[in-house]
Amino acid sequence: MGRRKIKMEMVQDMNTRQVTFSKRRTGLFKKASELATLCNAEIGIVVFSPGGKPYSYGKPNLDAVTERFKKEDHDSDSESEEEEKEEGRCKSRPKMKKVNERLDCLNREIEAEKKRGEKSQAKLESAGEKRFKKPIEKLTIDELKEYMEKLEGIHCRIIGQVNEMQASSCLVLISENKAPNRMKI
Amino acid sequence: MGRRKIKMEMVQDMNTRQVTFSKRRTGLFKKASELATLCNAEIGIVVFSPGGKPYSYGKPNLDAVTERFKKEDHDSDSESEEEEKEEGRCKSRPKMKKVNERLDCLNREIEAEKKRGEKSQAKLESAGEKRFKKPIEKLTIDELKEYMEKLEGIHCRIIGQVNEMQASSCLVLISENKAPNRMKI
DNA sequence: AACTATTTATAAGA
DNA sequence: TTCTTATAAATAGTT
Repeated sequence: MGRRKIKMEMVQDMNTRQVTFSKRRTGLFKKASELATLCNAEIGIVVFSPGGKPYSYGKPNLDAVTERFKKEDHDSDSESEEEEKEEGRCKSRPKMKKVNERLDCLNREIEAEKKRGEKSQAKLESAGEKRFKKPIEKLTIDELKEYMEKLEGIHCRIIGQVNEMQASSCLVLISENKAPNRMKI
Repeated sequence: MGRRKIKMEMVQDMNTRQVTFSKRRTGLFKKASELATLCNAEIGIVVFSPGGKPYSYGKPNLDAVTERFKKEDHDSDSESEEEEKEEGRCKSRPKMKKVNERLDCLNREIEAEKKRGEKSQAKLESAGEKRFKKPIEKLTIDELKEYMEKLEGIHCRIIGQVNEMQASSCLVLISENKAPNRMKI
């Protein structure tokens, strides 16, 4: 998958191994994310780097998935067993601890922001559509006004968003140097 | 990665969704296997199909990985005085392990938002430049000023929005001893 | 299940 | 570490 094909064995050079781990862990988590999104599936991953550092990915969150797995999997290796050529046997019964509420809160918040951001982007593109189809000098005053109205709408909505975030999130308070109202065009 | 690019949203057709799940789960587990082999890493995955069936992968096995993860995570909620020695990772503080758990998931969301935000910014800046370089005969000075103000306003708000979102993730980023990357204005 | 046209991931290199 | 880029690998739509 790169400049050359590599042998499927432990990378010898420590540095290269670390780089490979980093890149591939990112790729793996992305794949997991896509699987979860495309198929509306729940998924949890735990992985230890060669240096022993723990990383994890979970959707909707690690605890929810592992708890569900623990509950449903009253033993048996139904078909949760994926035979791997080189390693990995799959037993079950992961027992994870309770949910960290603060982080779940953060997670929900990010999710919400993501959705709002998508909306915002869609609206922006919609508003800009007409604007960018014509050279600026060809825009009539009416068209310009219409465009401005759209901008205004987004403008208000964004202000509402910011206020909402400031009011709702204790996390925002933690970050002291927040977005100043700088502007530049 | 196929004949066509697909939108990253839940596949609507149930049949197709199941097929996609099957193909991608296989791919995911293969990636996990390669990561484990190449980097001598331990890894565990649990996933539920859209139909609710559990699948798992683990190296050396799920229990070993989850137990290790659980163990290292054991004192995250207590007031243990043990200091973490992991370099480059967060120091011992209550719930920090949990913070680490969500790092990658959250960072992915933030990164996505950041990119969207940059796109918006680029568009707006582009609009602003064009606006300045080309005369608009049909507009009065007052209308021009108003237009500019709207443009500047939304530009500023959007940048602010992105920074707010990043601010929300500040706690998480800090836990990794990283400074949050704020959008350049 | 297989088959490919394409899209993605990523090994090296910068 | 972050970004390119040439190439290997995964996979969406088909058969």
